[in-house]
Amino acid sequence: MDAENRKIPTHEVTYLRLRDMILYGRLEPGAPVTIQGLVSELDAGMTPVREAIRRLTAEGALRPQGNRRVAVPQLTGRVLDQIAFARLTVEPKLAELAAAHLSPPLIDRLQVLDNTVDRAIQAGNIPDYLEANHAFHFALYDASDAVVLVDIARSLWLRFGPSLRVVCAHYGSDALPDRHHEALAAMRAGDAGALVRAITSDIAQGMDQVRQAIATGEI
Amino acid sequence: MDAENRKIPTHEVTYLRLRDMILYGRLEPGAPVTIQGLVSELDAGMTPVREAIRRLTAEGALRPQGNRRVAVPQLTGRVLDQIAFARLTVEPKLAELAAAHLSPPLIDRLQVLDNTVDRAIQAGNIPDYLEANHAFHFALYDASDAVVLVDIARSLWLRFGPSLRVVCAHYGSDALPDRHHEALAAMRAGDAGALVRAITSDIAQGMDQVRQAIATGEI
DNA sequence: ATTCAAGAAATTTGATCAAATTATTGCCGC
DNA sequence: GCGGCAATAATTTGATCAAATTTCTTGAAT
Repeated sequence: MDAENRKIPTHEVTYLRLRDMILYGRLEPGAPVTIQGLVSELDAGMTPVREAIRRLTAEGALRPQGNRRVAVPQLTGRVLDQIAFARLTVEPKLAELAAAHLSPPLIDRLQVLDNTVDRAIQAGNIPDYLEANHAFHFALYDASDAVVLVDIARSLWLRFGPSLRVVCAHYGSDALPDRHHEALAAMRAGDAGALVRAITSDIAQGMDQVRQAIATGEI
Repeated sequence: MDAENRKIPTHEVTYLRLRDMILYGRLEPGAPVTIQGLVSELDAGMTPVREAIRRLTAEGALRPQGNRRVAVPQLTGRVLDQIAFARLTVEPKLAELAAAHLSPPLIDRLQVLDNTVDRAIQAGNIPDYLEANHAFHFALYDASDAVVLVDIARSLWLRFGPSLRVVCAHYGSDALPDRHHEALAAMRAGDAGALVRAITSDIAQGMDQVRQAIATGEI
């Protein structure tokens, strides 16, 4: 039964599952993450769960609480400013690098992903929106072939994932940032500068949304 | 015997030890890192070693090789460019943020660290240089109180640590970047702009050194 | 007879689990 | 409140299994 499962080790699968739980906000900020809890929830052994937790802690997705426990971090204004600063330098750069490698089939794939984003927004389906939005951005970034910067971007997304989910739940999915149409138009036109500007706006908008939620104490 | 050691869990100690081995170039680029090897070398159990490896892999300090093994990554020009780009945005920003929190005692401590750097350079002691240089930069960065950006900087340093060691071994310690005097003068003068420029030069110089070594095939 | 290659055995290394140990938390009686 | 006891959870070890690599063997072709 584990014919194909045997290719991917349990600790990797466990990591991916826990990572998605954080990334798509199925764990809210402040939620404690216990080893034993995950052992029974994901029914994996203790070692794979431990490794997944360590990896995500190293990526900033989880925070050690001093007393050997870890929890999903709560975003503060200070932390958000740092995330925004880093995103606004790294991700536009990734878009610029990706622009040099864009092919019609890739643009089509991005279009499909963005259609999913639109549908999720219209349906008010937040989990789907978060997943599709993430997929859109990283499909683009992966084309940059800049692994180091993509790693940094991934880590940053993990840091605001849980809070973004909360923000969406409060404000609904209407006011969500979506400069993807602009971005796609720029890609089709082969205009790297316009692509960079679209991505930059998208990020700035998203970060502002979270910033306001923090300022008004909603998170 | 482990009376005070018991406060810090083994997996944490193991992580720090392995991290320093990478950071200060005691493992050279391309070197394989085996679990069992570390179990006997660091004499820790298998689980702590596994966790240390996972954490460092997540930080980009180690690279999975497809076949369940990990190794110290070999720097390529492409990767170095990304590291340089990220360092040149993150670390000057950290210096700028730190400038607002600089106190005379901290500046004195930085001076002491830089003296150690100078002594190591004059003595041609590369391991000491690497350690003191790292300590100088991160004592400054830590003052920024910007944990997210410091995490990113740490990860970047881990990525070039092993190669920097090789470069130093080739070129000797004379041509090593050291704009620390400028930086310290700027701190004493309370000139944040000058501090940022000094740190920027220091980084640019260091990255260029490594870039040349890669270009001439020395790494 | 020598060389080379394919395949099998042995060795090394990684993955996973279960049990024993140790720390932390929270409750209960004082 | 305070101190200790029970419950919960994290840490660590060692054993066992699985995968990958290396070494050894064997047999066919030259």
